[in-house]
Amino acid sequence: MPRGPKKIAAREDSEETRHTILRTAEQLFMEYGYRAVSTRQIADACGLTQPALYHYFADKQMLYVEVIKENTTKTQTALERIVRRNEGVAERLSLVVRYLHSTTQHDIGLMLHDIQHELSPQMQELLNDLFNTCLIAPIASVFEDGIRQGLLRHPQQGGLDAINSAYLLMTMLPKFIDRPQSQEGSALHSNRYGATIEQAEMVVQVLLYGLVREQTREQQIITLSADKKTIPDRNG
Amino acid sequence: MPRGPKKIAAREDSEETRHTILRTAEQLFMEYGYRAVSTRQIADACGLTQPALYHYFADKQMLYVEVIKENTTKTQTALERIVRRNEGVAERLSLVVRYLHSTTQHDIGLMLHDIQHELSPQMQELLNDLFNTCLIAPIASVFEDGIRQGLLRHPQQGGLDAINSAYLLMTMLPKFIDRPQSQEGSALHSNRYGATIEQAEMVVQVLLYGLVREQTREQQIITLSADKKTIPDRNG
DNA sequence: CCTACCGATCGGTAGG
DNA sequence: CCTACCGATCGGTAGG
Repeated sequence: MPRGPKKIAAREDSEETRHTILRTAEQLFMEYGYRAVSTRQIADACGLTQPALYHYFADKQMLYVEVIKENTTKTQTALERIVRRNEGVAERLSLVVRYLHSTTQHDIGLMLHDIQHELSPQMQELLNDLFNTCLIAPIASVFEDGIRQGLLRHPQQGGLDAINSAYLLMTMLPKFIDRPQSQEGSALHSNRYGATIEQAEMVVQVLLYGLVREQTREQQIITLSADKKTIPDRNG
Repeated sequence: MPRGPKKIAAREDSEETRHTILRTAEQLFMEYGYRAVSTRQIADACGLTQPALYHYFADKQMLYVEVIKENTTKTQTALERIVRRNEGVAERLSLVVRYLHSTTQHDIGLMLHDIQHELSPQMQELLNDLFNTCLIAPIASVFEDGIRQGLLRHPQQGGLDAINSAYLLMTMLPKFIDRPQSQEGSALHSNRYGATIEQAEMVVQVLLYGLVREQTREQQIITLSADKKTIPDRNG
């Protein structure tokens, strides 16, 4: 019959194992996707047998849900700290992008695809709400500031609303960094760490200021407006 | 022993069936991903048994490769027609975005993920090259025009090079349209067709001009430059 | 283009 | 936390 100390030791061991499973599952799910990662892969990577996972999580889906829950909650904390800073919109967006890029938050599109296609409707709704509350809302609040300050175009004057801006930022994030490369040897992750901050900065630059040179900007807007019939009042 | 007419009829039937399989597989692969679509699903949707597929394609991977080959080649034709038009950079990019949005080219990220993670190295290289040649290159040539004309910022002066710009355009494309919605009834695909062109236009607007209001743009660039130490010479 | 069937692997359970 | 095992499904083959 196990008593006090043994019980405590077992409990500590269990929580540590649970945490190991969560971290391992996060890495695998985020890289390969829900369906492509088997419960046996996760267990092997943790040094466990596959049935052992079911002591800690009800099933594969709930393990995935817990992974996303932990991830988004942790990210929310970091984002809200950045958002509350006493700095400009551009500076805070830069910090947001750098933070998101530094985490294993790699392919947001893969995560959203899994949520929409591989989970039960109840879990879909739960994780969608979590995604919107923990990730989109904090980022959108920065864009909201920008719109309120008159820095960003107002949605009713040809601008993009804060929530769509936040989505756009997240989708722009990892993609043109992780894009396929014509293989030139075995150095797959070669220039990934040097240019990282520069590329993160570029995302914010493009999102805020676009690709157009400053001098030609006004004339371009007029040109496109003739085709589009929007943004007519620049001094309204 | 079957003779002339019968043989011809069988051949026509075969090509039609092959085409049906390709179209069906494309829809399923592009929506759910390579791994999530079984060969039996594809066969069922075509009104065939699963082993019948293997008369037309060597295996599942080759079917996927043929789907991508057909898709990218068709898209290349359309893109190159747009690119050759006698119109401005912004107008041609608008046409590109509208075309890509109109096709089932939905989740480019899913496609790239499947190519990188689910196929053999040989097929990876083949499809990566195809992707770059058929999709990225034509779009990049428009950005190249913009840079050459002095319309877009030069890569060495804080701008983004043409190829990265093309990637960025493709990643911005479908995402903030297909984003998860808080379910409000069963009308899932509700406002998708009315606002389509407007949203496509918005992608080009943001990509070229960013989110910042015109009046405040110059001062913002100066603000960020102080933090970043780039784009110092606006009249260079 | 079908029926019948294969080995491998999947998520999950029984029982200790 | 393990061994042993389950039914279901996967991609693919044999043979006609």
